[in-house]
Amino acid sequence: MGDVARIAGVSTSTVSHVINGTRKVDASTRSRVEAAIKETGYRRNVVARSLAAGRTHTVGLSISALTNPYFGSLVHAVERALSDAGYVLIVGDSHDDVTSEKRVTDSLLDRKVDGMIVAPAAGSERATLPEIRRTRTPLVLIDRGVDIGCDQVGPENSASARSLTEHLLDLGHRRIGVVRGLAGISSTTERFDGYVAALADRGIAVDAALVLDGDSNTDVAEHEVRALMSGEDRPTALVSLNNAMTIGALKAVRSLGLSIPADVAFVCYDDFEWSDLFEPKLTAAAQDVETIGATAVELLLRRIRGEEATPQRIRVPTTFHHRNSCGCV
Amino acid sequence: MGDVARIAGVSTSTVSHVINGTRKVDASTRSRVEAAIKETGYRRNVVARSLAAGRTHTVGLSISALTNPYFGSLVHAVERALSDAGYVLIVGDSHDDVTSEKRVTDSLLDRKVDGMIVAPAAGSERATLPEIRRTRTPLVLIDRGVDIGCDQVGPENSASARSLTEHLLDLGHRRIGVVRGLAGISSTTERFDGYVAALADRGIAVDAALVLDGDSNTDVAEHEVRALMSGEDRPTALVSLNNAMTIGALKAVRSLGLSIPADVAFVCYDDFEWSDLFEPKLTAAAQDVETIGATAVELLLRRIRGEEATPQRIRVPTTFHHRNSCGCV
DNA sequence: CTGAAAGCGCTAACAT
DNA sequence: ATGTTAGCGCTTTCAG
Repeated sequence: MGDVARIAGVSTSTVSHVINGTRKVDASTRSRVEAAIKETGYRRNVVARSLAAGRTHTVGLSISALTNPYFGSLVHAVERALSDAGYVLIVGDSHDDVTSEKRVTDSLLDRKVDGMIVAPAAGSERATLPEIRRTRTPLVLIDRGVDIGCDQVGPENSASARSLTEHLLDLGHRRIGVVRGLAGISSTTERFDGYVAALADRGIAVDAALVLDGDSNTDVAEHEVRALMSGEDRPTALVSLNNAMTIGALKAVRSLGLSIPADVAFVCYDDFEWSDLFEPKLTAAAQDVETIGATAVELLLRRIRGEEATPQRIRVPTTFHHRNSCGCV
Repeated sequence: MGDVARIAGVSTSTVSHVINGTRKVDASTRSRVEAAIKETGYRRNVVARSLAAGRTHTVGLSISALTNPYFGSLVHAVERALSDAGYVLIVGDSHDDVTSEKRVTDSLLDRKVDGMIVAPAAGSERATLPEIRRTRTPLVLIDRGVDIGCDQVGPENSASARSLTEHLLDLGHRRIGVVRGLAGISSTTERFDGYVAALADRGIAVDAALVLDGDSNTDVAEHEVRALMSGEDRPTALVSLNNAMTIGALKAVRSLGLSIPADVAFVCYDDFEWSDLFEPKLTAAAQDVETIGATAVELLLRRIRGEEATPQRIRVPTTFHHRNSCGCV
């Protein structure tokens, strides 16, 4: 920067101002500076800039499982929105485990990100979120909710799971199995509540034998569903509460030689990108990942700008995709 | 840091050294410093550290389409390898367009990343790569190759496409259509070369009417394939050269009421994560994305450490998944 | 084994 | 309209 200033015959201050457009500079001065920049091949140093200015124009994202295509789209949506606003994205994968999550968020904090978006792992409300709050770094939670006073955005859960279940009920099913995701996180609880509410509405008691815990792990789900579906008194329909559970359930059903929807009707929360090519085509409640990501960024930028407001929790509606695994028609 | 030093009764220099373990510190001094850190809730400032030390421990990744699940896995693999080595990942999406790519890589350069991994968009060898080289920032190209002297890693293309085609040839097919991806990038060219070589090997001339350009765009591929397959003299088999092409081709075939493999045999380059649930199950050449990502990071870290070596181009083998869309059995 | 101090490259008052 | 200069928070010789 000193070189540029010297060549252009101005001070570094002026160079800084033409680069950032932070104050009026005479057209001729500006062009001399620009010429000098071109001549020297100068590149500004954002690290130094961040240190001097106290802002990094950087946002951190802690995601629980980058492998999951669902989160892949989320990263994409977030990156896009941030980049439009002149921010860059630093990503870290927490592997859905508090220890890794702590490592990721600490690193983000050390790097003085201007804000943070986190898809909390189970238990992070004690291990990692408090420290983030302490540093007063703007924070928005995504995907799963946690009881801590900050902005959150996630998919609508209970009503969606409820309509999925009701659809089965409307078709006459009375013994409906359910495969839950990871215990202890809000999305699992809320979706299950939706299932329970739908049954309650028709005066049907929840049969514990039909409630499976898939732990958000495909293999576990497959195993559980196989056990349930190979029993004598198997349900006539199944509702799966997230995409990993769906994969497991589908594998189990297929391995038992049962057919969907003939032998068992099936509906699920979460859609698949190429579900057109699946067999059977799944009737599902699809999350609007784009909107979730964009909304999270919007809320975050608002906080970064210093806007005060009481924390809000936004639930983005899902879309019901009626296809043929439910056995209608 | 000054506070910590004061409380511990040492200099900031010593604080720095206990934090980084950069020199021997007396046990008692160290514990006093550690206590002071705990007491003040001090967090180091990596921005200042980067400025002073001249290294950011940051690596940039410019990816062409974060939405593509294939790239999602790549990001995951890269993040994992980097994080294991103590680096953080900054991602930018180039949307497969040089202008965006330039924006992304410039921003990465300004942030003084210690190294960069880029999945080049078509045309980046002129627009963006030279500038990266100029700054002498360690660089490794991923996915697609470009003729510039730097490390590169991507999937094996031609032999894989060749065996896919040969498989069809072995089954007796003689009129084999091919759907190519984006023109002008090495993967497209190489895969097509594999197709041509397989035919040439059996003395079959390439029939231009059977060569489709899908532009790496699902809709284009669908349209092209529909046109080809609704003609009188349609091919008896199809080879699709990347996953976007496959989706399009499959939709086209399905919409024409043709069945795979009865009416047309089908093989493709690129696998799908849940292909188990597809119908028909696709015979495909699967990329080893994990290895590609990990290898790229390994090469990059080597350069960052300053190891000299002539640039190498690594091609990670694909895996042939023999399923039923090819019509064997 | 520890401290002093000179930067790292830039921003933003404060001057002029 | 432009220049001067005091930091931003840390690392790292160089001394002791």
